[in-house]
Amino acid sequence: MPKINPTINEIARLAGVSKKSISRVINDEQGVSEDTRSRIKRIMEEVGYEPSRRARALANSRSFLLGLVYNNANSSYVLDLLAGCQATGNAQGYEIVMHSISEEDNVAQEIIRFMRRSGCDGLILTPPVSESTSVLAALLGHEWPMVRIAGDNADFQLSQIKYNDRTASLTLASELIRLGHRQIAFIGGPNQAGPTLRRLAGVHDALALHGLALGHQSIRYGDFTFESGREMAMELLTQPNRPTAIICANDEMAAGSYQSAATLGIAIPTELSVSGFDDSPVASHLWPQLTTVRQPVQDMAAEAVLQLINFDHLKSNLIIKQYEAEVVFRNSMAPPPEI
Amino acid sequence: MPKINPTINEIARLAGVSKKSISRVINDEQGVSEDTRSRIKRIMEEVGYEPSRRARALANSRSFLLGLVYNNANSSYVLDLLAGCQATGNAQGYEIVMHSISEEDNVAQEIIRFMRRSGCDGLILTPPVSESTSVLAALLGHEWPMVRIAGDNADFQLSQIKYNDRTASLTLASELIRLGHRQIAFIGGPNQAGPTLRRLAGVHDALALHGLALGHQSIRYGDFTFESGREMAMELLTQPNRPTAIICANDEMAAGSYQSAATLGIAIPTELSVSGFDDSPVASHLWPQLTTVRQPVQDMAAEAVLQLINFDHLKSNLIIKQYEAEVVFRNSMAPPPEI
DNA sequence: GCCACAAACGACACCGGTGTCTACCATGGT
DNA sequence: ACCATGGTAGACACCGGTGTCGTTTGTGGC
Repeated sequence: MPKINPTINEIARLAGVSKKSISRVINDEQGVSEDTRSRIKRIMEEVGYEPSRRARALANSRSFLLGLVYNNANSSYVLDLLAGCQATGNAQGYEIVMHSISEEDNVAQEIIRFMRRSGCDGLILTPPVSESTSVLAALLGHEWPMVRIAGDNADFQLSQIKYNDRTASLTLASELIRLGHRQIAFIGGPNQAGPTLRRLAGVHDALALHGLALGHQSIRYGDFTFESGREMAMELLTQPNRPTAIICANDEMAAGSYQSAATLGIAIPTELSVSGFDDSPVASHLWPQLTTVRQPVQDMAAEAVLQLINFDHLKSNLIIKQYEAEVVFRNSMAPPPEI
Repeated sequence: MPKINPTINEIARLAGVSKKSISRVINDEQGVSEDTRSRIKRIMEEVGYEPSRRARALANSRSFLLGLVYNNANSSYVLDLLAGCQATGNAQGYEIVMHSISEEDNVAQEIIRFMRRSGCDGLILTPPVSESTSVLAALLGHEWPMVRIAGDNADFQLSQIKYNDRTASLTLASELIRLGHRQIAFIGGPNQAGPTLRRLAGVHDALALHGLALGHQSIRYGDFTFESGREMAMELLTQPNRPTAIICANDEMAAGSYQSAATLGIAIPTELSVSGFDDSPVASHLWPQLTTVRQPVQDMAAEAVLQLINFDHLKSNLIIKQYEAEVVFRNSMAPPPEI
């Protein structure tokens, strides 16, 4: 029984009013008496009427669609973002259209094509695209509202929703120092990218507070993958003066470090402390469970959606909002072995 | 420079023809001479014209949106599905709207609301919703085309795109038997759910071929989470006659089993063989890397999209397509210890 | 009793495309 | 010279809502 959704005309006929009145009820506009309004509402209820999103989209010049683009390998992070967007968006009548970036180069072009084709009302950029200066530059000045999650470059007149990973990193490193570590290493992502720079800066901050420093032989750059973490940890741990602690810029690379440590027969946490970033599921699945940093992903996503929905084309909409991150202490950190 | 996209009327004016002719060019319909057609195309190119998706949606009574509903904790699986849908969908002018199911009960209601509100042209159901008889029953007979990925219930007049996990399970168990294992255990998901039944059946098949059987004390049911895998493995491994191999119905639970084994000081694979299902990232991150089953997720997603796009409301569209799964042998299986 | 005024509601055009029908023209066969 | 034919193109209604403006009705003040 292909039950067809009635149209506004049907309802108008049933209620014996003009379709404009129905429209007024749908949009909670004034200009309809309480009597008529409740009668119309009852009828809409009875026949299970839902206004056509297509027609509203055309008439309003809005699609009630929000685009979420991503090219992040951390799938749980992406889905967390989506969940946050969805919860907030749906409540306001919006749906979320996902787009994963497939092309290596021409990312901006691909995003522009996506936005034109999908007709989304707004765009949410997520890391690492949101950190890319070239992509941001190419995207700026287009017709749609845009917001970036993370993305540290203040040069752009573009809202950002970020969290304080530098401070989180500082907390992490301070704790290691407190435990007695002096040989601390760092494995970052690509060495020019924002998150890596900020998280490394946090480590530097902590060390500086104690008059310590991070030699360049203690810094390695991977690409946020498990494999790169494994490799970089292998390099660090086979050095003559091997570190007693490794701070990784994400959980995947921390997992890679675990594997290198296992290969080399180095026990965690007694012989090596490790920490990650993101609190992805893998952090709880490692053994021992990984100390990591949890960012308020869903809150940030919700904020992004609200900014887009309330975007005002006439005003400047530059809003920068920073959230605090939470360090989740688990079992991967301990005092260094006695010398 | 908020560059406004021109409308079909603009183009018609510029080309000195009626808008219907533009429409014909857009849709590659006949009825326009080659001359005019190329002239119009050139003009569209010049001004960067993109037909309004909103208007086409209204006129066609199609939104060119496809809904993908999920409530699966395996985020990489979900995003793989999305990637497959997106690649195929985009090529045909469709976009994918994701919806994660939030309510525990009333899943069907939530999906119906989502479909009505989003106005998607079709719906792709993924496991575990696609396996739920009650949800399927409530969803049947609605106005939109629908396809399920996995979902074993043949009672429904509803297309399914599945893969042969029973055979994969048989392969896995046979290999364990070949290696010499006689004490094989199985950790499934919820004990009534399709995937669990099929994968368990595959194990039974393999054992039966060798005149062996699986005692009920060797079967445990978790809920596909890491934690449940850990618990169930702990139960199995602390039995007096503990198994030398555990076949898990997904990778997460296999990871949980790894953790229990580590806790109990049982070495993998020398003292215990483990296998999983799904080939999720965690499978490669475990140490030793996990033998598991890879399903052709992207192909299945692509097939689902094609079925929806080519759906014909007049014909029966019952198509059942089964893919073969690939067993990925890694390092988590070995002969059992000498007795 | 008259006018001013606000509230309630409808008529109608419009958003930007598509489906249907008709008009026009060139061509070819007889 | 005539008509049938097919290819090209435009007019117009329509999809299902919303914006604008005009009309009707009821109310209050004087």
